[in-house]
Amino acid sequence: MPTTRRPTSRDVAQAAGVSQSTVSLVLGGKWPGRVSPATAGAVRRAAERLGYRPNLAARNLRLGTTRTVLLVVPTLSNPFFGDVYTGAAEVAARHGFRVVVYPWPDGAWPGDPWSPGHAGPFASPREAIDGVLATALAADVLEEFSDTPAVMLDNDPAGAAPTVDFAVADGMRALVAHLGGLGHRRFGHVAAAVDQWTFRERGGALAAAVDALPGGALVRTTAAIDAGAAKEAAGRLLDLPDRPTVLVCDDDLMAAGAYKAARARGLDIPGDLSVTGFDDDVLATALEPELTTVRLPARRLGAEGMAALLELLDGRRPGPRSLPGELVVRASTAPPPRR
Amino acid sequence: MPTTRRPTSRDVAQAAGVSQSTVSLVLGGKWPGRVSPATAGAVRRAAERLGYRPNLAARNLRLGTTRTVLLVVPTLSNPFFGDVYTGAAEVAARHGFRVVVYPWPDGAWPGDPWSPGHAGPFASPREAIDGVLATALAADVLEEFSDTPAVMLDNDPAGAAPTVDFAVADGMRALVAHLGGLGHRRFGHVAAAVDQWTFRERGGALAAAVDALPGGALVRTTAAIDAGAAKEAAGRLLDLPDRPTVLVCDDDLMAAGAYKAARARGLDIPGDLSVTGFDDDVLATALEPELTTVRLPARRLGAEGMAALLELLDGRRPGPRSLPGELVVRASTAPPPRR
DNA sequence: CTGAAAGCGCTTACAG
DNA sequence: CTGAAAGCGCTTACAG
Repeated sequence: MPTTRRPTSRDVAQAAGVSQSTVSLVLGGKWPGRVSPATAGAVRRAAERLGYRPNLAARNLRLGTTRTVLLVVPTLSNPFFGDVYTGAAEVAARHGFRVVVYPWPDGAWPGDPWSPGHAGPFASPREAIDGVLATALAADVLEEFSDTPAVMLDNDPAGAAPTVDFAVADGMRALVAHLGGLGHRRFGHVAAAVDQWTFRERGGALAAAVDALPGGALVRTTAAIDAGAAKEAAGRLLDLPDRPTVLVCDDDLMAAGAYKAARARGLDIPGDLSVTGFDDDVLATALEPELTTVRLPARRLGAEGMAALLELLDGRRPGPRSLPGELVVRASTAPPPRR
Repeated sequence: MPTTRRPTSRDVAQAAGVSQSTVSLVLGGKWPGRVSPATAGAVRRAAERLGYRPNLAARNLRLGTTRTVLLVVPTLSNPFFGDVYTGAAEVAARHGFRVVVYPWPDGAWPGDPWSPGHAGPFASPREAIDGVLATALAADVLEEFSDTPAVMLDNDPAGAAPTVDFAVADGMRALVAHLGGLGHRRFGHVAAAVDQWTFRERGGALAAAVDALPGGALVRTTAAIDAGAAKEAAGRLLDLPDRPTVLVCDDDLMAAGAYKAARARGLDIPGDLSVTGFDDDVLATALEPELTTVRLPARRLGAEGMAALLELLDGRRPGPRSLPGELVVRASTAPPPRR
């Protein structure tokens, strides 16, 4: 009477008075037409009674698949990537896959696992995996996984791997249209000092859209994705002789920094200065005034990315997908001050 | 010539001109004294050349362990739990374990995977696992995993399972000492409407510490862990005839709500009202003024929790551990206004 | 409709 | 020092 051992399909078979292969057929859902309903029922009851859970290692070994996908993110300290994970893991779970997170350090994000004060780097993922889902990476990183089917998230669609992207350029254009409509002409860009497609794309779209605005002018500064660094960078723009009437920030957290720079100079938001973010994370509604931003559906990015990867693993070739970002107008934008 | 197949230890053996068991010995690090250094070197070179990665499924099947641990969290949209994961996964990786996240919905956190608008719940973790690391749970949830070794994180140390906790009561006492030293006597508690040990503990410690303060008085209100709900709840306290001079909030995000309630009433922080949080997440320094709070080392919680679970799986019985929270004094607290 | 058997890729006694 | 062999728990032809 095995009390300590985890029950196997063999135990279930014995309890149900059938063969192990019958158990496998029934629990695998392949029994109709091959096993009598009565037997199937008995098997299921026995499995339930014993609290049987299939050993995935055995299943995967037999099937020759690991059913494991690696999700490469810069950090999980940012809720954006937590949401990406959640979306990916949901879709994966429905297909019997699991998602292992590999925090790839790129130094650009707060909470980076290789940052100082950190206990030590993750071990490199030396296990065999079926595929890779990689977010927001420098291009060279992908080489590390070059022998594996991969889908890039929020990365250059011109690359070799299939991509699922946000339409960040559209989002930026919608933002400029909103701001232009309010009367803004002098734009400041508080850009993320991160060499990634998504940020290059935002910068390019912003520049083009402001250019297309009659009388539009743009000044630009860069900072790490961090409130303190963004505050300092935004301050440089605000100290300009002909300072911008709106600060467009590459990230909600950077917008929080811009708020602080404005307050330090006695500028009211949005009366004296409009500020916008990007992402729409919890921060956006935690700030005062609430932040006008572009919502990037992070969870959907993870979900669609996993769906694309599953297609790829299935031998199909997923086309590039683009997820719309939604302009969310809140209280941090208003017409520029009269002068 | 297998080009598409993943190389196995058998392929490495063939390439190195040795047997498969020798490869296993060498790559498993058990060769010294059993395999000649020259052979070991040849094996390693062959493995490297072929890009060999061990099949974990086969290894785990053979070893009779899944080397998988389930981390149960309410959400990953909160960076706190992202950090817990990171800490747990680091320690796990060093011991050849992997961590599968199971977002257990309890409805108390923003971004809850079962909240409306969500695509659907995760599949129940039906796979066999070695152990469970469970954070911030209602006690009844643990039953779901009752047949599995488990460590509770930030949960009641009086329970049956080993625990790793924050010394939240100490943290709260340090906070009250700081505030009492500034001269505060009328305290408002913006409490999380969540029935969990950690919040009961905070509430109890706050009440006791204020009680011990000569002339100390405490009013209390509850809200969901959400800026909007906290704003409303804080507002109720601020509209009291004899309103508190400080709002002690159970979470940084709730403190952001308190900021908004104060601003809506024209109250300056910290001139007219002091506000404190709990956690010290990114939000704390993104707010203006920066938030006085109690830092809870989330990553360490995950790391120590995993270490305890590993001990448990090793047959030892880990004692309860408690991680100190650190009072971080920033700009949101000051002496109460003179009246 | 049901069962006996092979085999996925490892680790580890065991034999030489 | 090295190799042949057993067996972990599954899935799936294959035979009855």
